[in-house]
Amino acid sequence: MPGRVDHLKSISRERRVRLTGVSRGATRSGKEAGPRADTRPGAQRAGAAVATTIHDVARAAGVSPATVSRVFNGGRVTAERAERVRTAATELGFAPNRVARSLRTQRASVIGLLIPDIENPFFTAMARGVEDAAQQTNLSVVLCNTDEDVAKERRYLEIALAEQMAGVIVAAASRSRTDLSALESRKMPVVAVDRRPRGSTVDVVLVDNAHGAEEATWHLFERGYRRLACLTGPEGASTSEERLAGYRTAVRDFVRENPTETRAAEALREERIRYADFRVEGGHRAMRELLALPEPPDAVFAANNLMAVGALQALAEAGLAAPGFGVLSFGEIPWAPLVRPSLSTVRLPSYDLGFTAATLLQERISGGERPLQTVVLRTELHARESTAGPGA
Amino acid sequence: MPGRVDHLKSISRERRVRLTGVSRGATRSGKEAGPRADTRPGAQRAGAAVATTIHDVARAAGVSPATVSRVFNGGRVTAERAERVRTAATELGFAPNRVARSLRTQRASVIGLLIPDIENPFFTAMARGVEDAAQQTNLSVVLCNTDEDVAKERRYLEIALAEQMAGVIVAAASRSRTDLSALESRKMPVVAVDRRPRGSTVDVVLVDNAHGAEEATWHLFERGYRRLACLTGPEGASTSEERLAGYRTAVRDFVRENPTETRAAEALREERIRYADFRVEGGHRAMRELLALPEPPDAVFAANNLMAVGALQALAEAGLAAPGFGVLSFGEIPWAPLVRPSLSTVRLPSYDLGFTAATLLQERISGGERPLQTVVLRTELHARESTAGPGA
DNA sequence: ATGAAAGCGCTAACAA
DNA sequence: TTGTTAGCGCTTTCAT
Repeated sequence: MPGRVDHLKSISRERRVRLTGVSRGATRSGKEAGPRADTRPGAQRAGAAVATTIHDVARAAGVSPATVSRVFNGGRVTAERAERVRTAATELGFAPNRVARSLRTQRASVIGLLIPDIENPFFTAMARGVEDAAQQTNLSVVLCNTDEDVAKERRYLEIALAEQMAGVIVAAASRSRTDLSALESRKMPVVAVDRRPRGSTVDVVLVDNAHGAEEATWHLFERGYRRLACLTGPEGASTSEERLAGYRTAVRDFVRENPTETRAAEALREERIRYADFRVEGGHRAMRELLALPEPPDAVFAANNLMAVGALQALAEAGLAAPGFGVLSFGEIPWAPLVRPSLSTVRLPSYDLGFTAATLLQERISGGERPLQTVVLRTELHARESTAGPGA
Repeated sequence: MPGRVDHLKSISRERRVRLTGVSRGATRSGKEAGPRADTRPGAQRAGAAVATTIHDVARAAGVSPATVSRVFNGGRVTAERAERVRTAATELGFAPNRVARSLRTQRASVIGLLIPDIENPFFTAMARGVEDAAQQTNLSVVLCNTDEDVAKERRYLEIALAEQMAGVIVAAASRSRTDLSALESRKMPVVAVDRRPRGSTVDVVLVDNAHGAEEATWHLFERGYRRLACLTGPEGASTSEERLAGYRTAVRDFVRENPTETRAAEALREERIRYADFRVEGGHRAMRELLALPEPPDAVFAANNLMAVGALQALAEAGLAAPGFGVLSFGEIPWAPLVRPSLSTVRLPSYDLGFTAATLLQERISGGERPLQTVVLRTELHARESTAGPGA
């Protein structure tokens, strides 16, 4: 039976495919009659991967496919056979096909992480947190960059669903237009992070933006600045609004507690509050507008790191510099200590945001039926030179 | 037959599963005898996704599953039926199960991108390039952060293989220890980027490190610095070695062309060349050592951006500043213009690296049988204030 | 143009 | 403990 011997040794798909009709027919009892139609997938495409299957290993080790499966999944197999299977597997370079496994078990060991801007250090730090947490349960993380684009985000959400991922962590591209309903109706575990998508019932992990902004603004007053301005993000973005709210709260509190500081309240005026786009260029433009006011401010609270960078540029161009002009950034910048003068910042718990989100997600994946949760993490004020005070 | 009517309307897996034995038995001819063993996957796990299948849609639209498949894959179907299928699909919220499709067709529409450090702007820019190129062929990109860790990298490579991804782009965690042979033997399309893994036969896209470093070093001489030092990466890393080689070439050339500059050759001395780890902290330490030399240098060529940042810190601590002390960074820093004095850099073609790699990969995936290719992309010198010259 | 049926590689229920 | 078998959801051939 030379054909059969040849087949026993075959590893590559090319050869197996040609022989399948024979081998399967010979192996499976009760199906001697050839198949009515040949429905095998087409011939091996160029550039496609070729894999050894559980059947190849079984044959090589002289056991059944089920036994091979058990060896790889912690089933009960005698040591001797298990060993034989493992050797055969190594020899043939076998790795279980996760696609088949997922299809069969209806679950995957991959979670998706959707972030709006892969070049923003805030999100990359978050990604590390997610990864570290996921590692503990042997889940792998795949990162998808949605680029603040709701359409791109939708595509990735569809992929997550279609790929049957174990769950998804999403930093929404838009609070109102990000739509998680498809995932929810399919009962895919989801955790929203940094931004709470409107109208969705998922666990959420947030930054305490309002409190952080309040603390930051208060710090500017304490250091002696009196004519504050605020550079916030796009109107409608929750982070923008919350940070602005914190700014306002601090101003109001300061005015109430210091009735003699009559001009402090001007920080609430419309012209002192600029909505920009969370990007360097936007911060730059908005800062220029602030400086062009008849009564320009003496300090600025920038609601994110990139806009703070833009603001610094505008200041430098205008011949102004911190700390004479106070600058405080909401969100760390990696080389903050290098910028001269060094930049005071509100440090966001980006890593912990990711870590917490992944932990929640894993609870959901493993079937925790607890009620929906919202976790809010605190920020940390790092006062550096740029807010040393107008006289410093 | 009320049970059957009920079943026709059923959408959710929970209900279908319970009825499967009946429905399948009734639907499939010649299998009236009940199955010998019930081997259906276990009941719906908590926290797992629930999906509508092609069968649900088929039933709802009154067609066969094959027709539904054809509607979603551009097969020939009459307009009227196609329309019916599409409505039913939308109504049921159907999305094709990619896992099943992959299993059947033996190919996926996802490519993996493995990068060693997601927090390094160089790699994130590269990722964008990959994404933009992939978009053109409707491939999705999933990012895996290997964290410069060969073990982690191996895990992700196994996943790529096991998940039957269409291909992989890998910026190797180690030149010598990264092992692509498993992918190669399975004929999975692979493109290496930024670093050429030893002993693997794959397409490679590289930066012209030697040339860029040579140009940068030459620039330092031209600006009047004479006592150069080099801060390079880990020994054995190809990028480190190539950049160092470029540095050496430039020094030798300069010495040859300027025989009177007797001290320039000292730039080749062992104590002027420091191997660090491509990280901020390593650059910082190495720079301190350089400054502690009996005859310290007057300019430094840092072989990557993070080490340049560390070097700047060390300089500041020592009361030194550019351009009196020349600093040139191989690799852009996002806020380079903000750092005072602004930092001269060699801009790496990171985006194009990714774009090119993805383009090559797609050719391989679609079956291009062309010979192996190595593409080398050029750098660009951006002279700014930090290399204005020792007297500037 | 349409449907029936087989099978991608795996896991799990059951029988032995 | 081991093997047999069905089937996860899809695509694709063949027959109609």
